[in-house]
Amino acid sequence: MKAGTDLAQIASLVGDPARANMLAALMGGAALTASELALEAGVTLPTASAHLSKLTGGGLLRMARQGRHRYYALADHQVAGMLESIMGVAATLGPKKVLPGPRDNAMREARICYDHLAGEMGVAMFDAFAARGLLAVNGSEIALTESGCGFFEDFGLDLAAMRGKRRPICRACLDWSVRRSHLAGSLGAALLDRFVALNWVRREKDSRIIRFTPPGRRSFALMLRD
Amino acid sequence: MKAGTDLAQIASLVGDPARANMLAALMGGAALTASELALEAGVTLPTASAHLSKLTGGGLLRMARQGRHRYYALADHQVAGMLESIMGVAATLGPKKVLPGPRDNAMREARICYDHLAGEMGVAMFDAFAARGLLAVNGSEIALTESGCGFFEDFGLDLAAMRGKRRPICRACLDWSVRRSHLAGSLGAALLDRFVALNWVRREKDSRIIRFTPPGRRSFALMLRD
DNA sequence: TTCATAGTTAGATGCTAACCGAACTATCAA
DNA sequence: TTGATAGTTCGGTTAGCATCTAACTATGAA
Repeated sequence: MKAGTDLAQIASLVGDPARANMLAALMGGAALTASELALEAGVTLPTASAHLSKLTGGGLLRMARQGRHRYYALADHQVAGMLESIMGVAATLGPKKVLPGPRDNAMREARICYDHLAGEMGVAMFDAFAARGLLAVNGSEIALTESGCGFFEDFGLDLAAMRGKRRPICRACLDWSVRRSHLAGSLGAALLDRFVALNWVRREKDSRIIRFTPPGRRSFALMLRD
Repeated sequence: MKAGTDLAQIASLVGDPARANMLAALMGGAALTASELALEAGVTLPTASAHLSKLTGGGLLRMARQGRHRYYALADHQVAGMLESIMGVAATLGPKKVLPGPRDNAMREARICYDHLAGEMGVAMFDAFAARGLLAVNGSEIALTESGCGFFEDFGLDLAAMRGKRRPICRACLDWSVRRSHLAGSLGAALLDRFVALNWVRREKDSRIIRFTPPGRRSFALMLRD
């Protein structure tokens, strides 16, 4: 009985269409202002404000003031993971897909999950790193190996900076489309940043879709191979 | 905007206290009748009936008639996993725990997750199997190794029967208390059945808690070791 | 058949919560 | 100061939904 109460409390926060739209928008990883989220949810500012205070009060969001703006973001990875898992259920259950549609396919191939790469490309990357011994995978405990350290530093990542943070460097995140793990944690986030900086990928405006540029796709494949 | 709608639809199903209690009860793995679930949720039969038709209609539950009873169960593992992940968020967010409490600790040590063993003991078992090469773990893709086949058959499991079914033999399931993977799939379910048959463990009445008998605990530790 | 139990359907009720407009506060920019 | 933008708070309205009782259907047992 107690377990059900906790469950309902969190789920009902997500269960309102306006709030769900806000959360879905925040799955893009960027922090958004109250006004932007109001727009996203299709409600007026006062309504959005009420929703946002519920979400922050419930611990799903965190807020940072900046001047006269208030930026909202998902509280942590656990919340992002929960949302992904709900979306996963929704995706398999909603058999309303007459045909998948090109946007759907793009989402399956590569998308942003909070702040790291997910979808088939994300899973492929994770598998390749594991196979090459750059990551030591044991259950869902993942660690950087020595050769992994060298590889990622060569690739231009600042591992020292990551170690300073409280956030774990490596984490596994379960993919709703592929149902396999991909790489999250600060390493996952840094890799995606780097891909963007190298112009390998481009984020589609106002969506979670990530598109590989043609040269980016080649370089990415090369990186996984050798 | 579309993603949010799907999200809200599923989450709102879980977001009602009565329904959440039913789902929590079904996390125990057993199929329950409408009356039992009504009792569990603390509502009258008609109310429960309405909830149950929503849950089945929404794809979270499946129902089987049996004489004049109707047995309800979670639709699949994905739904169970989603519920676990919501519970995980609830557990870390709800800092209302003044002190953990003995029942809480028992849940953390060993509990049933749909139909297999979860909690610290579940994670320990998974790790031990992986370390001994009985399971080949690659990301969240898990396979039985040759030595694993021998081991589990010696332990009294009927692997041939499992292969016949559509359900995957091995699957990883993320643990909300320990945040590590443990073994799900038909192998995970069969192991738990076997533990019960061997009297190593006993399910606590009306809860998800699994208690190891003293000899069971010894035998279990031995099994992990050699 | 007749009775009992399991469950659904229908109808009525009442509460909660989402929503908006209007007024208020806070920050920035002249 | 004055004006503009960002956001919150307040009050009132509305709609949806969970809930119950009562009546109905279906299955099994005597």
